[in-house]
Amino acid sequence: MDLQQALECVNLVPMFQSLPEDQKTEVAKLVVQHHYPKGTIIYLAGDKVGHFMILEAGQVKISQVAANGKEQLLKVLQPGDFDGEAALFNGDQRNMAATALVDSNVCQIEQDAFQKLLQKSPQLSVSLLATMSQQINSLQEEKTLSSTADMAGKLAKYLVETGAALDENPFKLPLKKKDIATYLGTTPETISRTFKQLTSKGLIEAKGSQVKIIDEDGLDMLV
Amino acid sequence: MDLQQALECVNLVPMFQSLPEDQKTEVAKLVVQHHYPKGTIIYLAGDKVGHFMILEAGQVKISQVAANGKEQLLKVLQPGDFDGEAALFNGDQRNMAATALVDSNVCQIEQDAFQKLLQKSPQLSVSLLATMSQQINSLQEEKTLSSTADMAGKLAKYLVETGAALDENPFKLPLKKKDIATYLGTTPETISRTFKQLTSKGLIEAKGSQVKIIDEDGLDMLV
DNA sequence: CGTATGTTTGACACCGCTCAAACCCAGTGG
DNA sequence: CCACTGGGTTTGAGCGGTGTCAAACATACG
Repeated sequence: MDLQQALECVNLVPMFQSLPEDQKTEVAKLVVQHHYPKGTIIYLAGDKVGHFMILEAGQVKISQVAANGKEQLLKVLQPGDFDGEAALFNGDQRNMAATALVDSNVCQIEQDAFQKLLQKSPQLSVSLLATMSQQINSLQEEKTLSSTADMAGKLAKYLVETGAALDENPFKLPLKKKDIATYLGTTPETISRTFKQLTSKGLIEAKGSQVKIIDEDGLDMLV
Repeated sequence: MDLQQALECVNLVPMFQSLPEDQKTEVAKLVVQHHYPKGTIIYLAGDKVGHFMILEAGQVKISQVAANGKEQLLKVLQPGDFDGEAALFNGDQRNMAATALVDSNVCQIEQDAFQKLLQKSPQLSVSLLATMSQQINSLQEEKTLSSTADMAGKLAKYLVETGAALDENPFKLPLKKKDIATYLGTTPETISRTFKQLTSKGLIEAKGSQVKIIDEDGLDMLV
């Protein structure tokens, strides 16, 4: 295993960046790299929890299937994003599934090793706590939003956030509309209609997967 | 400050229970007790984050107001529940509000002191990580549920969970139906109708705030 | 170039929200 | 102890948003 390459992976994650050099190296030593071709299922709900996972390159979809069989897209990892921190302490069964959307490289750290590391490094623990507390807050916000806003509001928020994340305008949607639908908990038809609605209000311009935000304040008003 | 009493408060929290005696005492030394009469606002969104809070006795409502002005009830703390762990690492502004529903005793720990404690005790950090990861998982599940299940499903889940938490059957609803409504992101009218619907299906018996679960499996089927 | 997948459009039904009014219940003050 | 009052709950009518089903259309990939 190439330690240099592992270090690069570790350095992608803000949580690790604040660690002193020697501790980063400690982490890097635990890293195992994997490649997953497009479409590969990385893990399924019910699998034994095994790894903390950093996405080095590619795109990975994290989703959950509800009791009624519907798939709920939780997030799409971009390079530098990570996953599995919540599962690490939580029983030994995964409750989500991960799929590689395109060819992807991931760096994995064994669960046990990672836990030992946390025991030894309070600094790392506190970093991880900070990260997780942010996640809790944003999840709570999303939950509130998803039960108060209508579809136009949710799509508006999604577009503004996506545009901001890509730091471009116009920008290309990173997801198929079908996937945006499952992400926002709705159907492709409704997404299609909502796009039309936002366009006719002059808030955005959309053509295919190209979207241009015209009136960001107007979009924010809908949330 | 009565250290003995503070220790009792600390012992209410599972996360602290696993700590060795001497560390528990450390924690207890940081505790300040407060009493809030019914109706008191403990803190508001926008307030500076200051404390980690353990509810010793009473009931405290944690809520968030969405952009459109609607209130979303996030949870109701029962004795032994705690709050503020997510806010501790997250900017310095609270994004939720807490209100005492009945006369309540809370134990508070200063944010700074708590953070220093975490730096010193990896064991405590890891306990807190485990707690937070569970929260993340259940929030994700709730989010999935709230966008896939219909009202009957959500109410069914709420009733089953509440019954299990109280460990009684029949049991008395701990919340007014009006509050159950804002908790589930709907209106009192819909709650009322949904109760009727569950009753007519023979899944529950309800009279006033007394609820008896007749067919738990049937309720689970709705989710 | 053809097939599969994604997207759009339309028709329609239904769930849940809103508004309005009646009812029930608990707490208060006489 | 009882009437009054205010909040909570229930019921009804009406409506809008969103899911479903179906079909036409666009796009991507082999």
